[in-house]
Amino acid sequence: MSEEGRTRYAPAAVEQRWYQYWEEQGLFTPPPDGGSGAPTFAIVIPPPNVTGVLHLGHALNTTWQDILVRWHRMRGDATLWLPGTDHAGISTQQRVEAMLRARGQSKDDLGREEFLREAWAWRAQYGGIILDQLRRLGASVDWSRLRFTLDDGLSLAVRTVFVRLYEEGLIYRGAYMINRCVQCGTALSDIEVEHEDEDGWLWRIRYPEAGGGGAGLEIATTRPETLLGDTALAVHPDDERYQAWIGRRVEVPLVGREVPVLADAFVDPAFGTGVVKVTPAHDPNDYAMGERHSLPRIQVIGEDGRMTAEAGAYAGLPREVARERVLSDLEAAGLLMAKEPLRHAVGHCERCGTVVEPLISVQWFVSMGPLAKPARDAVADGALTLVPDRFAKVYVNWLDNIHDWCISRQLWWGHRIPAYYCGLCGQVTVSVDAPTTLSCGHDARQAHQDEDVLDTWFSSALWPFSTLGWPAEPQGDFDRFYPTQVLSTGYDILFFWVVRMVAQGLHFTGRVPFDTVLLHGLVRDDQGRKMSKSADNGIDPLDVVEEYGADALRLSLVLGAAVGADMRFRRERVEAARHVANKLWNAVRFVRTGIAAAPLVPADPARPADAWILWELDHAVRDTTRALEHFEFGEAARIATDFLWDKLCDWYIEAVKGRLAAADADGAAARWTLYVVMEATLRLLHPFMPFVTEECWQSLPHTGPSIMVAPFPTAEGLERTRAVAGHLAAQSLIRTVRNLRAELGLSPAERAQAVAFAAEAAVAEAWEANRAEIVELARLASLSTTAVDRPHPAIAGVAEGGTVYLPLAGLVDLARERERLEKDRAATQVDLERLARRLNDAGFIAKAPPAVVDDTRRRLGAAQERAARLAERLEELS
RNA sequence: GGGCGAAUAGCUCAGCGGUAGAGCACCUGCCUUACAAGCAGGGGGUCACAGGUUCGAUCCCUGUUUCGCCCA
Repeated sequence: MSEEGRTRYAPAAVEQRWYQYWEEQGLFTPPPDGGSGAPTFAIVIPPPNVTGVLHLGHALNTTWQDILVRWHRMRGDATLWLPGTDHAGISTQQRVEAMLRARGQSKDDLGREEFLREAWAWRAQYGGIILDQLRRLGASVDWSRLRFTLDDGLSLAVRTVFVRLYEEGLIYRGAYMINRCVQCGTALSDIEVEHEDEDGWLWRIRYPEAGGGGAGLEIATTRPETLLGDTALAVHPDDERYQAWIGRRVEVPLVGREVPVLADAFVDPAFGTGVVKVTPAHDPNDYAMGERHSLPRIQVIGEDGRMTAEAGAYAGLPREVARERVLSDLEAAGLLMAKEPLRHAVGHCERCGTVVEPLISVQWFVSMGPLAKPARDAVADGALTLVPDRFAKVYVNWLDNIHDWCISRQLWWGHRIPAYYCGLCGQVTVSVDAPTTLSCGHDARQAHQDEDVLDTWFSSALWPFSTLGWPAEPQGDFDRFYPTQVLSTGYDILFFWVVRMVAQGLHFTGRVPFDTVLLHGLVRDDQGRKMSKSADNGIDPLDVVEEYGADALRLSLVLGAAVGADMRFRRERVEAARHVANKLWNAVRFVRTGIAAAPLVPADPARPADAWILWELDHAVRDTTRALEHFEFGEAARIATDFLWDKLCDWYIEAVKGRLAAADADGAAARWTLYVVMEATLRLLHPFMPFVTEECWQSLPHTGPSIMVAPFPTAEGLERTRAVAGHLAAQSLIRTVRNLRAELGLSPAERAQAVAFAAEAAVAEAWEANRAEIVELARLASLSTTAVDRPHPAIAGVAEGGTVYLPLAGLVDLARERERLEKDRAATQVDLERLARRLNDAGFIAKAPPAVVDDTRRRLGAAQERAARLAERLEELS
């Protein structure tokens, strides 16, 4: 079968072809700034990890952005959607290390320089996979502006920001409590630690009183191995049980060190025994307590997760083994008093899942307080809008409780920290480029650069302006497109990314980097579970694209996702969305042949049906646009696709069929109206379903290179004219007849002779004006609107504005009809009573808006009219 | 412990002051030549529970229950 004649839309055959065409035509690139005054619309893509592969979350987010971008482009805005990838420090480095391991090498064998060469080679080979996947979704990003966080320009931005923050005193280096992943071998920031409730144990351990007196104190802990580093015990100052102990000293078991018993309000008297051990070097809370009481810090666990020399006999043991050893030694010493199961939160490395080790380490930090304040206020003052707005509270609350940000990572892949240490005196010099002079005055050739790199999020935070040329080229894209309009991302990286972008954007450019942040939820599997490698329930979007087409995937995601809420992915939804593409394709197929019957020339609407479909289209355009303006993508898509299916296909195409071939003015009007509406519908749907709409649009008469740059339809605010109302009345009559036909079991071939009685002249006129459509769509042999006598025997139905009779001797089942009418009457009665009750309520008349009162009156009138005619017909039947 | 969200048809979900909706599933009849990935018709819901505000509540407020998420 030829492609033209196929009844099924085959996406695979068209998608890649059109994407290539769009790209070749340069349609993704905004026109050069010719001073046209066109507003700009810019979005920077949340850069996926170079190590990443596309998942459904990306697909959803990409679809949202593409809808916005295509919509704005069609509206004539100078539209830029800037793509790129993130170097993803830890995960890329691990990928490269794994590759080396497979070759029997390690990164230390290679050395830093050689390792980085390997990493760049890896990136060149695999780092573009996810970008190609974006193409498959139809993402209309400007590939000519593709960025990577390690590009020269972006790296310059990173160094510039680092140096300036350092000079402003907002970046500092020092030894503080940080989270260390012993598996990844690097420090992590607080938010890279995921706390999960786990089943563990609470051990009770006795600390003998120093000097051998009394029984000592019993403490409760979940981490017995850290007792080797204990430098105090603590109780709540008001805890009566332990008043006598405050200020006395106890002996740390196994190590024999004497430590004080402190009073500190942080201690929860209800937890365990009410006595806690204090290990300032290995617990954030204990660290804080140590600060308050000037306790020494003894590091017993090293950066590799093994016990240090300070751990004495346990030195060198992995921390897990040390725990077991400590417990058995305590047991042997008779100091392990009890153990009870306890569910408690344990911090894990977000990247690899290993239990993180809090320890004290010399790292670089960003002092967040001064940066956080403006970012917080931007949302509080409304300069930045979060959608949905409930996230504003989460955002503000997080910034109100901000902690300093540990930004150094013990990795090689990333932006190396632009800090240089003097080989002679150790003093640090921070500099954008390798320093020629050192702050200490020693010879610059003596300097060596800090070995660490920056947290990947440090560079991501600059993304909206570093990608646009800041700081080297302030006059180009940066000047034209910054600040951007929208940022769309998942709520799961609100803190990691969005907050930091706002803070850095405000600090370095003085403006919020985007006006609106759209936050989408997680795409879960069909049972509501998170998709993950371990559960093996991940769905590859590309598999879905292959099977159903990119448009179907996009539409299903858009229809299924409310802003900020998680959604479940279900294949049936994709299938339903594919049906929409197919419906569209077939409708266009029909239009194409229909308008080919005679020359296509502009013509005014001739029949009520023409006026009606133009009116419906106008509404659909208005409502779709309004929904898009409010970022209600699902609602927008629903309105547009419902128009296509329920109005254009189910009614208008059916109504217009008989007129298309005619050579007269009516035929011309039919062809023109059908074409105009179909073509506008394609443009209306294009942001949602770019491929099928392009394929269809190109097959119809059109001007311009692509639907991508054809104007988005605009609503004209058409009036509900008499012709429109008349066609709606005709539709009601058609539905009523169809009802009767279904009840009688008439086949489409069996045409009935209908006799309709209008309640008023206007309705009869409307029916007459729509006679041809009524006869065809209700499959009648004839229609009389002027009869005086009611036919008998006949079956009757009540439509809006009148009653219709089908005189079908032999088929009429009076009992059944009576039953139906009685049911209808009962329902109408309920309606009627409710409306009457409302109108009899003085409060309603006085307080409800007049339009609502009027509408209620109108509905009551209609219900009364209907009830009267039902009664009339029931009377006839009795 | 603090905060947030969800609860609507058999299933998955929209709607969110003024006539309860969709898709899928189900029932009936149709290959009516754009589309059977379709057409026409139909059944199915005390909108979690209890109060309150309002002329009017699925929608707003309060509380309860269940489920989920974030933070500590």
